[in-house]
Amino acid sequence: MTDQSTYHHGNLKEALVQAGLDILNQQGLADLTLRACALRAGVSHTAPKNHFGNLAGLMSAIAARGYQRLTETMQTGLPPDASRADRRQAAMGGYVEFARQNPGLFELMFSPQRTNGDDPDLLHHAGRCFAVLCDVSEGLIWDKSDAPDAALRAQVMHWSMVHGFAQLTASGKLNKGEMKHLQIFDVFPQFDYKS
Amino acid sequence: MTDQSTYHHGNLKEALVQAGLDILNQQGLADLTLRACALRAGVSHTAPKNHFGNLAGLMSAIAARGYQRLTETMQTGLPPDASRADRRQAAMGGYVEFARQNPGLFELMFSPQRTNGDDPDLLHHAGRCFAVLCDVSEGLIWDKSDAPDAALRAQVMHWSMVHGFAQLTASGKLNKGEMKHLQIFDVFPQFDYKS
DNA sequence: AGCGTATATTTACACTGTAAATATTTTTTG
DNA sequence: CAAAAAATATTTACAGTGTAAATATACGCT
Repeated sequence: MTDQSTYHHGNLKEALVQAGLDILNQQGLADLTLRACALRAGVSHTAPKNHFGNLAGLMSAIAARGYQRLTETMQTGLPPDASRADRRQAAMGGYVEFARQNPGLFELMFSPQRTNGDDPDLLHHAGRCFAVLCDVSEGLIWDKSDAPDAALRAQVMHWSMVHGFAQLTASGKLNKGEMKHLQIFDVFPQFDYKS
Repeated sequence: MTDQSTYHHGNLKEALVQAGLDILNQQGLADLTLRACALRAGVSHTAPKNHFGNLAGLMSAIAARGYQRLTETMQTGLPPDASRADRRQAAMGGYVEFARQNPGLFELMFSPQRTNGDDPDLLHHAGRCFAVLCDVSEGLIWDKSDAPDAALRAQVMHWSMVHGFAQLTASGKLNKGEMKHLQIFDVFPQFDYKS
């Protein structure tokens, strides 16, 4: 059904998301418009409405795909039997590297303005992304208490840390002076672990 | 020179920034347009060009004012002789509360897409904001080493933490389940201090 | 007073997202 | 298999946006 000569595109939903990702890569967030995506997918500028409703719907789908890719990036380059510490290093490094290399997409993913915060697909993939960080933060000793929600607090702390560093880096706030050369592992060394 | 009957506005630069802040408060980031700011300030939609060049210039000025207010928010409600620990608590709490109460402005402030990252005023006020966080992080023991850049790394860690939590909160990523009720002080308890 | 400059307006234009009406294809149904 | 129904895409129209150019008005200075 991917015939090019048909009136119906056949796989327009996917093609539009892909077009959006390409535009983000090659041009930037400023050029990510509904019409530009449609043009790149070879359809009229009102065709996306059938699949995404409106601009925010398309943006949300692109952001959801972004979370999917971020999740993959956090898990690449790992031997199948990697330790949790190694997996955590990979996740943290991948998160920051993703933000650095995809600043437009990263900004879109965390822009409540442009996306629908209640989009089911977006929620799902963002949740899976967070789940990876939760997994690698298991056993982390953050505060020494054994309160029942200690694990949850460690997870939120871990995500906040990594995300904050990633966003400050990607948005250029840390590109001055000596801070420019700081890597995330310089700033966030190994944590203690529970025995 | 704030005469209303004059052809020249008299203080348009300030009026436009104020109009932008009002729009962000009362309507949201989606309605923050050049024309809307001009209308609210009572001038034609091309008047801002003389003072800010283009939309990005106006947005940068509004963002700069945002950093100014954020800095103030981090320092309010403090007795003149407050301890550094109290000042740090105030700064952290103020940062998060600011993001919660001004989500549109906060998103604008950290949006490289909409602002000019090299705007001198923006750089200055963002720097002053960061300086407050650096000040209250003084003496913080983050890693136990005494490497020469230990202080810098603690500062970057501290900003990343606070900013990450603030942005995840303001963007609704932490509004699910038990995380919803987490305050920043639950997640980031007191740090150790150097003797 | 007069001139240069700063500031503001008018007008025009290309681009954006959305809606309504229409056309085409696919799918369902009788 | 034919007809009806639904899904998908197009055309057209429109209000809104930022920007640029030409023009108008006020200010500041000598």
